Amino acid sequence: MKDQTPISKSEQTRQFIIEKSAPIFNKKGYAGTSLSDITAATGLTKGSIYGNFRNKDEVAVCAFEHNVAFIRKYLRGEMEGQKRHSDKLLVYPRAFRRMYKEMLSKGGCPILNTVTEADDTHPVLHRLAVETIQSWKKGIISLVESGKQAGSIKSGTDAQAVAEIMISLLEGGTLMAKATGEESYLLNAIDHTEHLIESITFRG
Amino acid sequence: MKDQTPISKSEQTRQFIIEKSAPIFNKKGYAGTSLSDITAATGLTKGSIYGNFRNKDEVAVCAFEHNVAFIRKYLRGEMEGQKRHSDKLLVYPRAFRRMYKEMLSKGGCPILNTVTEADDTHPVLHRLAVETIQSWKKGIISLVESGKQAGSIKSGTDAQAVAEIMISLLEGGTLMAKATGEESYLLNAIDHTEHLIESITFRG
DNA sequence: ACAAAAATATACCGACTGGTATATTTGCTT
DNA sequence: AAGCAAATATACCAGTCGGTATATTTTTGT
Repeated sequence: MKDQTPISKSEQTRQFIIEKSAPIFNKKGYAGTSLSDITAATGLTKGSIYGNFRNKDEVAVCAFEHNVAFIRKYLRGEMEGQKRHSDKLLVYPRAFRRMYKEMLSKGGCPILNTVTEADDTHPVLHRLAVETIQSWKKGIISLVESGKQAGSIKSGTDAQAVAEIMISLLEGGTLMAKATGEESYLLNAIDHTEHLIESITFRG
Repeated sequence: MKDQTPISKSEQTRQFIIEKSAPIFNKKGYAGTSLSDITAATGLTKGSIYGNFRNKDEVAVCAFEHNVAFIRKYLRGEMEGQKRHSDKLLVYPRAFRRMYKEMLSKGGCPILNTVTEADDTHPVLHRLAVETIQSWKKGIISLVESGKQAGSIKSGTDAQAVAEIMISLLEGGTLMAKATGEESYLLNAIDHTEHLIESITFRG
């Protein structure tokens, strides 16, 4: 009979706090988001926040994980629908093309935002964001390597270089688009990423 | 006999304050840099800072311009030494290759850092950083267009796309290298930028 | 060397920060 | 409906923030 109640009240408001504060942390950064920002967004008071979280750090970490989990889930779903390794690779730029409007309106890429701010100020968040990047990179590399084994990707391809260029390009494009307000930065970066992937695939 | 003294005392300490606080603003951001950070770095007191600057904003703006002027000067010098438009374009990635170590040790690219932080928090700095990016982009575009006129760059080239991809790639690579501590992100981005430039040039 | 002026230091202000101890309210179980 | 526990609100703390008015020191012109 354990865990019969699906969601306890506290777990519910905990999730509520995370959902409401996540976009704020993404827009204003960790240091830039104050407790009063959180209380204003949730309608709750400081006592309630600290009743559900140890401190501001914990809220920030949960908010970041919340933001990333959303993207991760989407990518995984799209990736499963593809069979060829090159098509799996193409999921990344295409995901950016589909989500960039929503992403920019929510304050931009959370990985990007977190990794830029939390350099010295917040080591825990920084490490978390870096791990997310490295996991993304490893995903691309193993995709390229598998493609080489399967013969769908050219054997001479430098997997690490491809991965790092893709990430730099997509994240750089997102950054510039958000900063300047010109979507074309990201759209051109996406197009170029797709060309890059095509240039390393064997056409059947 | 006016202006016989080359540098007034105040102008001297003004410059001193800018030089000392510029790397701090670049590392910790505008909001993250406090007056006490500035007084600690300069050895001066708050009264002295406010005797030479109206407020923290003015120090930050001067510090940013100081950081950018350094890079701009370097690029202009290198560019003058090249005659072919494609070689002028190659100055950008090569400048990154020469300066990235020093740049990363000083907290990363100031344009990048400023544009990421000062999104909502500090509109003046943000506008300044965006203008710097747009000026950079215009420089690349006019270089490509001139190259097309002169016949050294392929006529079908989309100048704006090339400019935006170059900027996204180089800035994205800088960002990722700083964030993860792996230089290869930037080095691969630089290599790829050079290949991109080569791919749009006519070989004689 | 002296006086005027410029530059720097001292001491303080109100506002806001993250955090906590305690009071109050809410919801669940019997 | 009562009582108990969980959840939320209130009121406060010390510290720091940017900024300022004033006192003191240093530089400058004669």
